[in-house]
Amino acid sequence: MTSAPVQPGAPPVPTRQRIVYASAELFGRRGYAGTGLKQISENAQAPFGSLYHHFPGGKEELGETVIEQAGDFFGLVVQGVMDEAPGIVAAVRAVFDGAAETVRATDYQDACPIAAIALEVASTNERLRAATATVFTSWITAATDRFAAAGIPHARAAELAISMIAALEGGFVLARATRDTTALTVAGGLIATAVERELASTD
Amino acid sequence: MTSAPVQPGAPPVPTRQRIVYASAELFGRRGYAGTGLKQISENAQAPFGSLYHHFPGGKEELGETVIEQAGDFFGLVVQGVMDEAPGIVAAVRAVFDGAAETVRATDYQDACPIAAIALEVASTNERLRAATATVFTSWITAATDRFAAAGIPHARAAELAISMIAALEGGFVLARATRDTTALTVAGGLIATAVERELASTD
DNA sequence: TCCTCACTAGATAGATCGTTCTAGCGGACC
DNA sequence: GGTCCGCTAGAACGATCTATCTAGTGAGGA
Repeated sequence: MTSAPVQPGAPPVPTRQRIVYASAELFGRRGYAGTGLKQISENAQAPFGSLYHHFPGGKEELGETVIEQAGDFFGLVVQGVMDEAPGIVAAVRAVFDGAAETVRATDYQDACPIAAIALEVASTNERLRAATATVFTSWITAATDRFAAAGIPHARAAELAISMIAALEGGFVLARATRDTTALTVAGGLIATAVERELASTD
Repeated sequence: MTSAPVQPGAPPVPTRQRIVYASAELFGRRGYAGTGLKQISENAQAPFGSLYHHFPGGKEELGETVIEQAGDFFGLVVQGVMDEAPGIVAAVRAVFDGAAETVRATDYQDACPIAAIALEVASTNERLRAATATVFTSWITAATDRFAAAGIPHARAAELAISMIAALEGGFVLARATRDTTALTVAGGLIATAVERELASTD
């Protein structure tokens, strides 16, 4: 099955991709254990059998794929947002403000699927735990490089990058729980200020 | 059943409490949906029937109780840690260092059960979502009061408190995923520095 | 034309889920 | 001593879970 294109002339989204997209959304909203494969196949408008055709390793292989693809996707989104900002400090603010906007736009449903999976599988599934660790590490590395490129010493750049990802993920938790994006914007402001002060001190 | 006391002469832990403790631990490690009631009764060394005797509302009522009690418990633990520190800046550091120590001591299994539940139920269970929101709000209020008592203007104290809780929860996510407590100590250091600078500027 | 094979389609199995049910124990109170 | 009643104890139920299985479809190559 290759499903009708969303827009006339646009290429159809392959079944496998639809399964991954639907899984990422459901895992982020209901968690890994809280999402059934049947529900995934329904949301993806894919036959149940196709699920095990594309992912012979079952739910675990699907979960690993979701973590990897969502990790790459959100990493690129963040890079894009930062690229458009006029400077590194504004870029940090833009990431948190964009995250807040997304959370609000989806009625506090869609945040970071990686974190949702990570908390659940960290102690129960070594394969998936390692996949989430790889994603977080790659994000931190990318942010470190950006801060370093802006002139911050590498060791301090790494600390700021770690703090930024931690504040972002914690901000998602608070925002979804309280249905209020203040935590994201406030925490983002604090990280941005820290970066700003670091730049001022190394000038 | 009132089970033998852990230490001779010590009062036995009531069944209901054992159920709540076991649930908090399991929810924090495997998530809400990922934890079965049968497993809870086994870990609590309580008969299965007792579970529905003490919590007629089933898993949801149990979850709400766990959120409330764990919220109070960890709130008091943090207050105690901060009380023992020689100042507000050291207190912030002590909270993050203590969290890192706990996570490491439990082999990266026990972190914050509230966050684990919060991410899972935020979009699926309004009652439990509200319970997690109440806990986070009370933590933020308590931290705000402490910062304000140390001389920081209330509005800024609230921002620092929100950022601290966000960094703490995000630090838990990163620590458990990467099996490394660096994120907690680094993020804690950044928050402590922010508090320190705020105090210096308001002197 | 026929064969191949990637993929669709869904029934089915066995285990486990949350919940409900009845039965039994044992101390407190009349 | 007899009667409650809070609590223990676990069997049973229907639903749902992941995973496996067989059958069917349809485009592309020999």
